[in-house]
Amino acid sequence: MMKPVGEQELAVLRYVAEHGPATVGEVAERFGEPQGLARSTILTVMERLRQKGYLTRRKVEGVYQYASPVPASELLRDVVGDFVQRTLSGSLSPFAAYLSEAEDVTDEELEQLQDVVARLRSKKRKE
Amino acid sequence: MMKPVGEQELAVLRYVAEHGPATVGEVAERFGEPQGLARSTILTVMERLRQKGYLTRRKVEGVYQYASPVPASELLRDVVGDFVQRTLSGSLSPFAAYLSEAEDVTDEELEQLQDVVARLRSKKRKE
DNA sequence: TACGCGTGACTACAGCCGTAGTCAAGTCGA
DNA sequence: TCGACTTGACTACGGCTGTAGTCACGCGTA
Repeated sequence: MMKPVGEQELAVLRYVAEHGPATVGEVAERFGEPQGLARSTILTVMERLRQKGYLTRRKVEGVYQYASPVPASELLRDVVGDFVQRTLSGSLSPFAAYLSEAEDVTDEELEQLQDVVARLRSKKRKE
Repeated sequence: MMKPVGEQELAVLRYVAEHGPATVGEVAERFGEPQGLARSTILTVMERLRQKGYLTRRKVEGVYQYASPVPASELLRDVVGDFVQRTLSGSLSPFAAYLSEAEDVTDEELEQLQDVVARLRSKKRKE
């Protein structure tokens, strides 16, 4: 199980995970400011993420560089897993229901899904 | 966009959506008690859900019957949609990544997914 | 050297959510 | 009729999250 992460927290975490190690100043400027968030807000959020173990930091030439120990893709995968478990109680049907109504599935996503399903099927057959 | 619903709240909402109209007493007894939740807790949660518009109630022979205006399947579909939008910013890739690692996909779910993907594909081709 | 600026630690506060106690009113049976 | 039980409204409180102000410190430059 993951320690729960708020929505905003996740947004920040994603930003850091995707945009390499970064200082609070950088995140505040590039991610926070465009959304009208104060620097101290970003700092608070990043520190909370660090408390929860989602970010590490290392002092480099006087200032802290924050980084995510896991790559963004893995992070999001885990977030999805967590959602499926705790919110959907492990059931994938609601997701299928959602998909069948989804409007904006890109070609690429569709292909990914198709691949995954195909792979799951072949794995299944082997069992 | 959906008004946000907490985890416990959703669990209760699901219960009501799945087990027809029910009174607070019934939900407390059949859903709350097994989990050690006090009746007043269930009441509070159900009333909050009502404030948010996720439950309706109607007085029947002295007591209120609560019901979900939308069926459970639809509800969960919306929950997924909301999650995909706000948490994944609309991207389905993390879901695909999760799926490809998922351990416990049942045959039925797999089939649902396959159907959906197939349907999306044929729809796509037509466009 | 004194001031401005970036940085980090701390404090704060409101809203939402999980959880529950309590109280008043109604109901039903002894 | 009186007490037991059910029901519903209200109140409460702690934790988490979103958001931010403030303060002290160090560094570089005028």
